[in-house]
Amino acid sequence: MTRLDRSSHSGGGHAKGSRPLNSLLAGHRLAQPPSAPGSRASVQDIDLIDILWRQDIDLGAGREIFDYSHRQKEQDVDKDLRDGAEQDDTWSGEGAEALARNLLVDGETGESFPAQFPADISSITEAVPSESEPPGLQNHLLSPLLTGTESPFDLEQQWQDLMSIMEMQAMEVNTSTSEILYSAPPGDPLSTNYSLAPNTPINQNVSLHQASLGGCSQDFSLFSPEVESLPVASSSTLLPLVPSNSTSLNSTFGSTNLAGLFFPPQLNGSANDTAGPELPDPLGGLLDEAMLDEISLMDLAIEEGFNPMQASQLEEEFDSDSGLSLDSSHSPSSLSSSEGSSSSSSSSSSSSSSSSSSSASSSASSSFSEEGAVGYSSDSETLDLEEAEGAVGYQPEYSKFCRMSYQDPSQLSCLPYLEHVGHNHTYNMAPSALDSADLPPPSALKKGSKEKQADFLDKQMSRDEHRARAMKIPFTNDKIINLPVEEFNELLSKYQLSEAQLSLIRDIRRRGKNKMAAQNCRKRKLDTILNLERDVEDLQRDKARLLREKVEFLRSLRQMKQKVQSLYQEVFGRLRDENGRPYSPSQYALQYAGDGSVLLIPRTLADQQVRRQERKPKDRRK
DNA sequence: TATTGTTGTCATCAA
DNA sequence: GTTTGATGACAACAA
Repeated sequence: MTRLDRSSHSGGGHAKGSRPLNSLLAGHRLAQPPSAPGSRASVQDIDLIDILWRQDIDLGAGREIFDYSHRQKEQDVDKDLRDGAEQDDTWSGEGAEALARNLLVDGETGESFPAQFPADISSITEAVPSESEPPGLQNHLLSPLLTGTESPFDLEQQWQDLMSIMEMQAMEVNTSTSEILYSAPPGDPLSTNYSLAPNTPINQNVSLHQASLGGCSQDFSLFSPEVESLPVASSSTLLPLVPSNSTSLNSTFGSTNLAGLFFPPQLNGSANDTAGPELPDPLGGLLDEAMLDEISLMDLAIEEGFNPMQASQLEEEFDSDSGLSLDSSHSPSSLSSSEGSSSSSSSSSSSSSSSSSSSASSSASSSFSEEGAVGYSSDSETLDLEEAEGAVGYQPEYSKFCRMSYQDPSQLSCLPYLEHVGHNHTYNMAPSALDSADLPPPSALKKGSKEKQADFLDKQMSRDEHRARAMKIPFTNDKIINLPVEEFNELLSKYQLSEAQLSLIRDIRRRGKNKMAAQNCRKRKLDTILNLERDVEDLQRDKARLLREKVEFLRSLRQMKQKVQSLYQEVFGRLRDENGRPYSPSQYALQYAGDGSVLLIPRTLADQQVRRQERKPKDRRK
């Protein structure tokens, strides 16, 4: 008995209406543009969407409707509908903006690896030409070695990046110790990738004196100014890979001059000139670790739900998924925007309502209160008309008239309390619910039975309406609830009301306001949830983008390492000892010095250094 | 019939 | 002290 009006009013109508609302919002299907009001016979999604649109749109007019001083300024329903269309445009604009933002992200990942490293390719290129060579000639070294596979720009870029990496490593070695070289945080993609350097022997204190370059290689100054300051291990047999004073890189690496580039090494080890054609690959470890990194990345991606094989498609997936995500992401924004617009628009005109309600509440709450005020329109079907008719008893015909005409602006204009009803600012009443609830079935209309209408409207009344009717409250619940305090008290003073009536009126007012507050609270909570969902989607999108960038980084690094390997083999294969014989890959290895130079050192020494470098990260890990 | 979503209501707190 | 808004909790109802 506690819920007399459940089935007729709140339970039926609202429940039907609110379900689509939540399902639409939660299901991210709010992309439907507003359309004409749907059929009242069945609850179609399109109709619900339409009404939902209108509900959000209509937030612009709300509580101020109850302000008598501002009623003349009220906009008609058509204006609201136009605003609705504008709201739709706003929504679309936001969606387009989000799309553009996503697309921009896509564009960013096209070439994302750090291409702006200092374009210093002094490591090897300085080792080959004389220091007087103009920098532009450095490219000549690359061109014969790295042709065909990629565009010159990419190759040069990768070379620059690679050399920058090496130089960074060398700088770290020079400045502190080699331990610092691997001290980068593991999370850093660059440092993670570049920390593969342990396999790259960096020999800053090993001189190269067992190999020589023809003509000019004795002079370290030709190699690099820093080389002169390098501490030279007296016992080591090192051969500086000093560039000749040739005037071009092509001549430096040319087949004719290459034999004369190096002095014959005074190798104390047993050179195995009969070594296989395959050159030692000090960079093989780099490649392997790059592969491992990529594999680990893939593992990570798989663990985290991102398929690295599809990493490049993640953004597109997100964008394509934006069909849903955009909806969802825009739902809150649209709500917010509508609220913001409504609050802003109402804040200027809603002073009527009451100083307490309009001034004390924040913009958000004011918007909600407006909506809530309208949302309470379920109780507002009985209006001043009723009071004009004597107001003691409910007049079903008038109520019916009000219900039927709530969307007719012309009729609303003469019914101040109907205006907001006509605006249909209901928070949770679906169109079909409104239609079916507020409009008697056609059959009932045809029958024209006042009893049936009375029964129908009686079912539509809320519990408090029934109570008020039973207690013969001389004014509408809508007034009781929505009048400002002063006007409310003034209204009470006009009538001789019993204590029970006054108590009921206060309860009706309290419950009505609380009902609106609850609706606003729930809507706000829903908005908050949707905003959080949008934030999560944004973060997931960023994560996918970063993952894709990481994959791109690794791919570029792998390519660069492959280039370096080929270049290494190319350079090493062209080295000749004093007798014009090639160096044995099993006995010698090229090593990048800290200053960017390249040294030819015995492989045993190189292996020792490699092992030493490998031990240090492990020790650090311990 | 159980579950889930919606709505109204109450109690409470804060401004 | 009163009014009002916000919110958690609960119950009723509908799908």
